[in-house]
Amino acid sequence: MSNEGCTTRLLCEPLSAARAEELAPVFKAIGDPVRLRLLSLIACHAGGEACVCDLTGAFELSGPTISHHLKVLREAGLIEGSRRGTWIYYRVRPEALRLLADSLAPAVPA
Amino acid sequence: MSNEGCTTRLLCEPLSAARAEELAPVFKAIGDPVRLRLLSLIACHAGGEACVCDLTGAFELSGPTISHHLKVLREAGLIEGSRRGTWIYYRVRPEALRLLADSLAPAVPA
DNA sequence: CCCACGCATCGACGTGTGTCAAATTAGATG
DNA sequence: CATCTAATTTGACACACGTCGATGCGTGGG
Repeated sequence: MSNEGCTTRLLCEPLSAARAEELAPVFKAIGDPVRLRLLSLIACHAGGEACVCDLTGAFELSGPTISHHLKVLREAGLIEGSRRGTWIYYRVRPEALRLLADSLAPAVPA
Repeated sequence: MSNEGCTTRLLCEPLSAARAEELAPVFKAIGDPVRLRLLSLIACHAGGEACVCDLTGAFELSGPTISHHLKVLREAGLIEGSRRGTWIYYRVRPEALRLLADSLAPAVPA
């Protein structure tokens, strides 16, 4: 069982082309300063969620641009949003973040 | 001391713009399937290092393209290379990888 | 019913990125 | 020095990406 979970661990065994194809886009999604901050802002916001109006103020960027970055994060599976009344609240998907952290974790699961 | 190391932890406190600007490029570097596999191949190769000729065979890509991706990884601080005779050997810089993993780690350092 | 507001989508623009072939550098070997 | 091999650099190309203004869509309030 020592190899359990190795297939997604970068340092454990060589990443297959297929794994790389699914993992890379997620890293790519957080490979932008604005999206990295968005993710952090959402994660750290009170209640674990933030509406778009809470986020746009933190950047000197237009609304459409923020919306675009949120879409990229959403399509990468890193966040999810739900509408409540006029506002749309986003929260982090912890599994996705954990998958990333695990893939970078040092070898030898246990 | 409970906040020690928080400034680079995504889930601990909101990432400053400055931190995001230095962290994002590194994630961006591994946000490509080829580079992700290259990093993994180097890390998992016998002796912890691999020469370029060990790597090119794993892809259906031209030499210059592999060389380009290695340069991106190198400039992101993720790998370093040294020449020994005709060959150039690359190895992973563990501190860089640990910095990434830490930034994704769950909140509360200790 | 209509308007105001929050947010997303669309279309366009300049810039960045992945890829290759061709040319170049650096070391080894004759 | 000539030459072969390993790897990088350069130049070119198509395509993807970040950004914005204009437009569209839901929702709640007069």
